[in-house]
Amino acid sequence: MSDLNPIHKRPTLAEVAAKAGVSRSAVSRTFTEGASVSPATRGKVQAAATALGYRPNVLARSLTTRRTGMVGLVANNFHNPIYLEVFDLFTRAVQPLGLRPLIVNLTDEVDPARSADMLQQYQVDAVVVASSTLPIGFADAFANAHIPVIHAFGRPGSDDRIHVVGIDNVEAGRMAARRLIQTGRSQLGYLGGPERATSSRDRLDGFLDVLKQHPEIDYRVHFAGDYTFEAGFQAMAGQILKGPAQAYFCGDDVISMGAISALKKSGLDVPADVGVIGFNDMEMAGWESVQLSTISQPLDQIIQVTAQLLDSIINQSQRPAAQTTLLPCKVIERQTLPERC
Amino acid sequence: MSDLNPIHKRPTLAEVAAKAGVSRSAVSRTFTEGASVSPATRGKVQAAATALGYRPNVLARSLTTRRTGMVGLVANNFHNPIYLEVFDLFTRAVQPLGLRPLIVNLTDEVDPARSADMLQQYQVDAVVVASSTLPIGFADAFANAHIPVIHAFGRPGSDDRIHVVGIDNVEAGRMAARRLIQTGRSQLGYLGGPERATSSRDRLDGFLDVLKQHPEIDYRVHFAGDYTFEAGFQAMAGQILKGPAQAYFCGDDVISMGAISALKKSGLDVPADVGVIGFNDMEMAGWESVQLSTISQPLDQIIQVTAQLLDSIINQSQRPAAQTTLLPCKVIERQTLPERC
DNA sequence: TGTCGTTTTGCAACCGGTTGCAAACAATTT
DNA sequence: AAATTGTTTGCAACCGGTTGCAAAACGACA
Repeated sequence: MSDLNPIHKRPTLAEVAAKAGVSRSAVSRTFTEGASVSPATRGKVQAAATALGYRPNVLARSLTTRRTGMVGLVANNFHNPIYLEVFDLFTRAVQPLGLRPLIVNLTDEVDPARSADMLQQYQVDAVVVASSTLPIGFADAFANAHIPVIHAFGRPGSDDRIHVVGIDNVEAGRMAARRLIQTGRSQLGYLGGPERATSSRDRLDGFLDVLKQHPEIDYRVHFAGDYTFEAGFQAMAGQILKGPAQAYFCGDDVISMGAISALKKSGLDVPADVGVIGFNDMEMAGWESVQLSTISQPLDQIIQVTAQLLDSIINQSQRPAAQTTLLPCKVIERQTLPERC
Repeated sequence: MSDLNPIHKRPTLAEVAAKAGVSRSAVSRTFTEGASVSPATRGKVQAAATALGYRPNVLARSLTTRRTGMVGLVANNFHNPIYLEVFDLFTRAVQPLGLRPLIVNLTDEVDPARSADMLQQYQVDAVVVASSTLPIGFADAFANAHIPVIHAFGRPGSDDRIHVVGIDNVEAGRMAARRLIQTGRSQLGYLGGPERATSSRDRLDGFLDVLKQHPEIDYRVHFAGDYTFEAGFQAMAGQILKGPAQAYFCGDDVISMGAISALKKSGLDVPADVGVIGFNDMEMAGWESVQLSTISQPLDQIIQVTAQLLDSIINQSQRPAAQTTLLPCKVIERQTLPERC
């Protein structure tokens, strides 16, 4: 049983055919949905196949069908717990469709061409870019390589070859601003993620959009360098030093956690002294000891739409035109913001 | 540019050969490490290849080389942030080796045969089971399908076909017990993960091993149903109701967080009233507002060893005999345990 | 029983590569 | 210049499947 043989050889279609006493085509056909095989031969083939423990080689098949069933899942932020939820939802959404996610970590990668190369070599049927911080050059490179691209959590309209499914970050920024104004406080702050992230900038646009209509309210803007606890902590520490605003919209829950930590550390109460609203509604935000008020993205819907889109891209011979789906966010009230008044 | 053509056809080796005016073998050889090609033809081929934008089709190649370069990464716990670190480290460790992780989410899967099937169809060169809660039946099924298996975070010795790389959970349990005893407290508690997880049971064994030598110390044992915050919270709530012990070893950092949250909620101070030591040293444990004392697994080493093992499994024609590597843990002192005394 | 329309079947070519082998070529040696 | 050795090259078969096409088998009907 525990043979250390070089490499184990699986039974092939030809062997099954021989055993069943039929042609190779017959075997192929019994394993292809909707092909023409009589019940009799199908029976013989199936018997032989199970006897031999035969499984069709999907990769060999892909050679002629030109479809591998593999999709690239590219990401570059592995420090934000939200991505674990994304991975979970995504894998569970695509597995039933017969698709296999090939995961690509672009954390250290700077050359779009190289990653496009890799995906190309593996003949992925499509690629999902799950990131709002990856330079658009990457998605472009994939599109140039004629790989269908879905940019999840992306910004719409950048390229008509790239499908986008995500949220309206500008509207989310407005939403946050409105909620902050409802606290009745007069000094607000925006503490964004990295400045290069389109999500950060778009949310700021929405935020400012609303604040421009409220000249009585003072505000300030600052970008944390990164979507991390540490960056949030540092950024808020800086704010505290120059006298903090009375309520902040943070670009991300993890940043919020860092910010709150800094506030508490310097003896300020949340939300009595400073209110905080985060973004993402990651699992931890709901923990008893955290209770972070935040704005939730409809993660599962985003993934559902992405999966459906993948399905139609892969199963239509004609590729659908690039489409954009933006889903609505909502405010989740917990304990880090004062009541509405 | 933005053509919606059915499916884009990439240039093939034959076309490159035609353009370069050489045989198909010549082209194949220029793209195979260490094959015999003269500098002259190599030059011609490379010119033609770049002119056409040719990339070899790795999957077609795998047909003859019997090596796909794909490895299955199977996991079933997507609620524990530690796995995000695992994914990050793993993908970054194997990418430079030319390996591609195919991620398999077994959260809802109960049938080992079905997942083995899937991996088999995709001809993965090996599979890494990254979980201590996945029933051993799965790893067995993979081994039965003649796929080399590395069980990361697994328990040694269960099967001589399965490589194991992880930690000595029994020793970790001893380590925790010793540290808890050093607090000088006389009522200790073990708050494990799910009872079915081998890691939980092994740590308990070590824990009891030490406590048996200290009859003066009282202890209790309880299993949280899951490696989640909620489970930790509930479990500790139960403890509080019947009067909690003075210091706990929790099976996981997330459980610890839940437990601490429950303690604080009911007005108990950590560590003054109840001390807590966790397990894993996940990123969050070091956050300013958390400062969880815990036991760290050498995650990066585990992944490094796994990657090396993969490399040797895949690149030797003779498969190495199953080997077990157990790496040492260490106690990370922070704020949730009283000082040693 | 013969004819005709439908299914079912096998042949053979193809998908995009690799590789053993022998022929062609080049570089040395005698 | 011929013989020997080593390197490059192309042919052709193969990896494990799919599929268009024509022949074979089947069933219904006259």
